[in-house]
Amino acid sequence: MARGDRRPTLETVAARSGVSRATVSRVINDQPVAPSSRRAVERAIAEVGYVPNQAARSLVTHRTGLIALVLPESSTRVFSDDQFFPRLIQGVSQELDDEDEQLVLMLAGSEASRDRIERSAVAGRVDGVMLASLHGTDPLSAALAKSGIPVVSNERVLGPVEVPSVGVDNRGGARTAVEHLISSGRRRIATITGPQDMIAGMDRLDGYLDAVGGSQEPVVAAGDFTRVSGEAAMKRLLDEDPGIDAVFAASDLMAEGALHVLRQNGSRVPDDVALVGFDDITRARYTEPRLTTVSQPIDGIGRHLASQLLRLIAGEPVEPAITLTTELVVREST
Amino acid sequence: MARGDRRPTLETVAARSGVSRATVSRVINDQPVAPSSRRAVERAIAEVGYVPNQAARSLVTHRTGLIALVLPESSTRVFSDDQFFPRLIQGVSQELDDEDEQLVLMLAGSEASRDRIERSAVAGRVDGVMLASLHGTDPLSAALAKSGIPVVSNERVLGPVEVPSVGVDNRGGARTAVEHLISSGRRRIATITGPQDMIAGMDRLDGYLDAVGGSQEPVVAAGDFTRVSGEAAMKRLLDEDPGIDAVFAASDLMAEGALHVLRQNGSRVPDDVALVGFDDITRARYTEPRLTTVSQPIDGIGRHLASQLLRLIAGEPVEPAITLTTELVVREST
DNA sequence: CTGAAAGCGCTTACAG
DNA sequence: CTGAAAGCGCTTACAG
Repeated sequence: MARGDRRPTLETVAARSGVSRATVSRVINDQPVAPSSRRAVERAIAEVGYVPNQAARSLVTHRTGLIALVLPESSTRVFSDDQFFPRLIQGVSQELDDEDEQLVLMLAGSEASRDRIERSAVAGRVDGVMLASLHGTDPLSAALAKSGIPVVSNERVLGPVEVPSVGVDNRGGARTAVEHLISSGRRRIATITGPQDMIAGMDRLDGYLDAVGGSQEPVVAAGDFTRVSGEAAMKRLLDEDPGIDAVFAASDLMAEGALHVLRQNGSRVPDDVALVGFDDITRARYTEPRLTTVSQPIDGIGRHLASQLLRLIAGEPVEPAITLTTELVVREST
Repeated sequence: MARGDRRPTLETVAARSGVSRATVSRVINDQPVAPSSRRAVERAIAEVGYVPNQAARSLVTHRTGLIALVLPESSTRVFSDDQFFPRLIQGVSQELDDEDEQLVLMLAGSEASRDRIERSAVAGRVDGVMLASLHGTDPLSAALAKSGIPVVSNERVLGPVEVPSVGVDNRGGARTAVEHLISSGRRRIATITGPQDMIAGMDRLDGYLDAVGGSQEPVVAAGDFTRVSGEAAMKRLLDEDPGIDAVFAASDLMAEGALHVLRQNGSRVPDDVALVGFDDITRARYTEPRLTTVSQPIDGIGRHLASQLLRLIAGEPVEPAITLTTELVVREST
């Protein structure tokens, strides 16, 4: 940077290269400019180390170059060793990498931070918002949608507002998993559910119910996707119904918790009890025995979320809902 | 929002409440205003749903209310199931929660994204930057420091620039871990190292070397903190030196990988080989056997990083380096 | 292709 | 306590 305290501005560059500020601006924004002017401006920019002031730019363009991924979760789950969020972010990043948009992650655990984020978005601090892992009829989606800022969500949004969404076939995946248990001869299949205020939790339970259908009474224990909830649920199942010969857990983490309890209980997996998870986190290949699970393309969700949002920001039409497919990965636990 | 397409501005509120824009501004910024004016303004704000335009604000205040946490990592590690980053973020969030600053996470995996982030920061898009998990003499720290934007880093920064840092006593923690192995009778102790271009990797190796000292020849296998590198390193150790009776892995993930290989090899832990990790990730309590490890206060690092940066932004003096202590947690693997 | 000028929506001395 | 006015640093019609 040249001497002096102040950062150089358009004015600095214009003076130094002998053109008007408008011409400098055109060079920066890749608009038609005479080659000689362009060269002079580019040299001046390099010499003084000019970087455009983003606030000034945003003020007139109404664009910030920032896209927010908002996770309305208490830190408990975002920061559990669930791999959902990291993989989602990875997918989003891939899609954004070629764009001129910078991904910005915002955590909305507390009420205060939710307010702050809502105001941030409405204040035009970001060009658009991706919502992930909504619970129930989260007011955030409605508030943002109403404000007119582009919003997309993973999983369909409960409530009155229309927000374009990207999800996976939770119900079909769960059904396939349980059908696999049935077809391998299991007759007393329990499920450990995810939270029933989330689409993923609700749909995976529905898939289980679809599959067991008339063949047996449903055996259901509630969980919340975390490992500890899986442990607690498995203990309850063992107490209440020792005849269980298979468990479908709605997340791999819960399956891992269940596995832990089964081992302590002296039950062999899969000999005594078969076990299927959902997610296919990395660690599913490292449990003993390795976990059969329903693989979902989390990075694909991220990519689609980002591309849908970019379209929305560009004013292009988007599909109201995209559903990606899941795949049963059979390993050793069934 | 009132009818019309445009979002309301200060002007809108001023007109509606019968005061000047300056007075509205003062109300918004909690400056002295006559109670009656304040009431009128607040009512008008509520009625029209006014939210200040952040870009306009930043342009004059030179503050954005955004603080960046920059992770100069390929997604490989940030998104491994290492728990370092999530816990760091958690700590940072705690500290920032009461401030009027919004945390924004930026991933600098690719060269392109590093450039974008550097320009973002310099363009004044954020008030300050926290750097985490630097490798080698990362040019990003120098570039940011030179630009004059407030920067802090976790672990001390290699290279010519002075960046205030917050780290843990990696060396002391590693030394304690290995001394624990020695004092429990182990005589042939190997280490699986972290990357040697990172402070944490280098210092933990030094701690190991401190402890084994003259009592035995060092037995060193290189890793990079990931589980797969731990597996590979353990295989090499087993091949080259079957007499090993203990391993200090510089991360829990590598310890987990090592454990996997030891089990496949038929080695009992801790009977045949004792194993210590570093980090104390949640999962260290779920391995079979549960893992003895060096616990480090990752959320504490996050909190201190944030508070140091806030001081820097406020123009207050900060300590050049803060070092937090670690603690050996003895479980079943030793 | 280029420049002068207006304007984006705020904050902040400066007077009063 | 309050208002008129300048200014933050850009972009963008509008003329030429």
